[in-house]
Amino acid sequence: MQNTMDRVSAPPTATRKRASRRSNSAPTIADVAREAQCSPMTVSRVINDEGNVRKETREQVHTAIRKLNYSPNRAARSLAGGDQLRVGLLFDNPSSSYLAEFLMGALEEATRRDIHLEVQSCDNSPDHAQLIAGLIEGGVRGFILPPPLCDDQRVLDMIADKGGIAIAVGPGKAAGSHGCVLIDEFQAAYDMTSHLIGLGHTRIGFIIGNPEQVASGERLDGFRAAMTDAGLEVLDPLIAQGQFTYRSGMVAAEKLLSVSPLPTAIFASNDDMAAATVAMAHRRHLDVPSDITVTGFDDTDLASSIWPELTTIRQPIREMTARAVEMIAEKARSRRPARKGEEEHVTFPYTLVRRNSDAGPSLAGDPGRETR
Amino acid sequence: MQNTMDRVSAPPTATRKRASRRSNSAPTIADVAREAQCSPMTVSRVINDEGNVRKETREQVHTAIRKLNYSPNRAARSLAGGDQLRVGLLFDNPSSSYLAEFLMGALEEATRRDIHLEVQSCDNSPDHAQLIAGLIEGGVRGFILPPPLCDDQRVLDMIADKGGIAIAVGPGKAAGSHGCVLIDEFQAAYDMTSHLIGLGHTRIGFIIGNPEQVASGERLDGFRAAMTDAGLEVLDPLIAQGQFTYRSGMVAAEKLLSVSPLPTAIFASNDDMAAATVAMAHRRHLDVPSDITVTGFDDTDLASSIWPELTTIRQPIREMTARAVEMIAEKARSRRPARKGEEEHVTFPYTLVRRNSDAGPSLAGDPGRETR
DNA sequence: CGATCTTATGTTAGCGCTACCACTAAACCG
DNA sequence: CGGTTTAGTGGTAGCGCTAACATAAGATCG
Repeated sequence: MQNTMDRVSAPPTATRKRASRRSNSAPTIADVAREAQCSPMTVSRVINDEGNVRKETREQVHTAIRKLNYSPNRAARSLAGGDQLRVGLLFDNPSSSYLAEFLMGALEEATRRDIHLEVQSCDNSPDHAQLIAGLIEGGVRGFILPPPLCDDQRVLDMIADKGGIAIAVGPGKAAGSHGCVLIDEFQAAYDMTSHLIGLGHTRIGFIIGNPEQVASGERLDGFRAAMTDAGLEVLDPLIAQGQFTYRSGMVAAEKLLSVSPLPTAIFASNDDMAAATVAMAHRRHLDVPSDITVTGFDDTDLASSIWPELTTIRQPIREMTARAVEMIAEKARSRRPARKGEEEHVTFPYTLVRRNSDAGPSLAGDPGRETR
Repeated sequence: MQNTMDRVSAPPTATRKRASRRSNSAPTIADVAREAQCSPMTVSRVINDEGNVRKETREQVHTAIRKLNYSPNRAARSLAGGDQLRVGLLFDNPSSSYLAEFLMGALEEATRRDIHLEVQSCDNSPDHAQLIAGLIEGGVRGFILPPPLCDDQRVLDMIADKGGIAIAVGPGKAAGSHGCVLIDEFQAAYDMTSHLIGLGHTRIGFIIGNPEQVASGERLDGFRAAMTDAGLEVLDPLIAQGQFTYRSGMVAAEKLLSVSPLPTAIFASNDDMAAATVAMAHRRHLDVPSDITVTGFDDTDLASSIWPELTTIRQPIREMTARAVEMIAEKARSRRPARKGEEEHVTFPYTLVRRNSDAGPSLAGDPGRETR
């Protein structure tokens, strides 16, 4: 590189103040510092919730932040903060509407925190080990696992072994060895069953979900417990095995609707199967809910796009996923390798969403209900 | 471990070279510059496809980039590049599964380009003008509008007036005054109708979508044109008005299934109404597709979660939205205010997805079909 | 009560990139 | 042929933030 220019001859340039490159001048950390009468560094510490800042100082800074309506510039943050955190989102069975919610939560939070999200399907690669190893090798530090992967202890262990951070979202039950975000599946099923019993039903059918997912068992147990606690008998012919798919729901519903006397209510372990049950009931000229009550689980799109709209259990999927991203971010930040057995388990609240597919076992419809 | 070492004995601090803050040293623009024997600035120019770089230089740089497997650091880019582009995503009627796809496309592309996406519902604020004005005031430069907002000429004009960039995604028809990304709704409906005619149907029912959306009219026209071109008569009683909702589909289907003789096929303007039609047919003990063919439009989740899965038209929603973001990014970069009448219109290809809800009018099912 | 440790804060030097100019050499112009 | 334009290229100074160190004041201690 030839440098013909004489360096010595060009002093004036150095002094000339350049026009700021920033047109819309959003407040910066320096503005906040000036306002709070401290150094930018202290502001940074407050923002990142580091220790060693006096309470008063901290409050001054917070006041200044609010006053200026300051929000930190993500680009600058991740540039200065060194490497960008990369998180893998592995999924196995793209049950699309669940996945969509799931992705939205993850993407939202990832965007907010400037985390790079790597979405990966492992549908057709049976060798999960290799895929995960490759990703970790390539710099991915954390993994978010939706069902059914979240129930796969092997996958979870493998990630931990290789030094990655795994968070299971929506597993049936919290396992001790890793972080997870879930709802109380058992209790939710218990509540739904109690709701049906409260409406006056006693002959209640149940459609089990895919037996490979832990949640299926939890939901079944919740159903059983509620029935037993109410002094009702759980009749074997009123329990049918499904697979969480619409089609399996039709088969299961067909079975339940052939029992005599008919159940007055059917609680399907997810919305797809509940929708199938509604369709099957209609085919048999049974009105829902006046002839038979049908309820679902998950509150996917489907639940509110069919008629009657399904009474179901809603999980705050988006919030749960966002939380999972947050957990990974926190763990990755504090590099400590997380002592065994103290992994965080976050339980989110679910909601029983009452729509139009349930009623008492009498033939009279129940008018005053929420249509959402 | 207490530090008994005398501080004074340390060498002059200023000279001590600090350890690099970067642990994993991905190649930077400087590395490329060294490799290509030019200045970082020139590399930057090549990356950003600016003019004024000799062909040979450009190629050297490209070679170096490939050799080092360099990819620019987005954070640094947007930090140095001044203001971050902000794009608003306005929606009015959150038909969730469409919206989910839509968001994924937008978020993906926005993440890639480090654009800040502001998602806003205008459901309950009838005063769009004020909302938009506020956003533009607040620094939002571009807007992406899904249906049905994309058909609202007032909204589009308003954005343009205030100096914003509006891109309509999926409007019924391209309007001259603004950029848009769409499919050929007319042709898609024409193709689907031709497909049905090709199967041997002649008495084909049609369910119109929400009359406020331009796409509804286009789809109807496509249907009509295909029928006419095939020498078939479009019978008034075989056309029913719907609203794009499941419930409206049931009403419309009920009407069409009361006509005698029955239509042998029903083409609903979207999947929700098609699903409702299937349900209604089942209720009347008509099998789909052996007794009656039903097809939809949009290929939402619903289409493949019910049974039989719907034959329908798929729009590449995600790609379309991503493209919209891209268009805004390009327009915002080249600050020229876009001469009237030369706005870009991008037409994406659609696909007729054949599943299990269609067959010939004969009673025999058609075996060899894609199940996806 | 000087030596050390702790706590609260400030200073400095970048992170990787691009805007803005400076500069050279060649082309162009009247 | 001096002056002006026009590629093509390089240097410099940040963008807004934080890691790493430096420093000042108290707390602790033998």
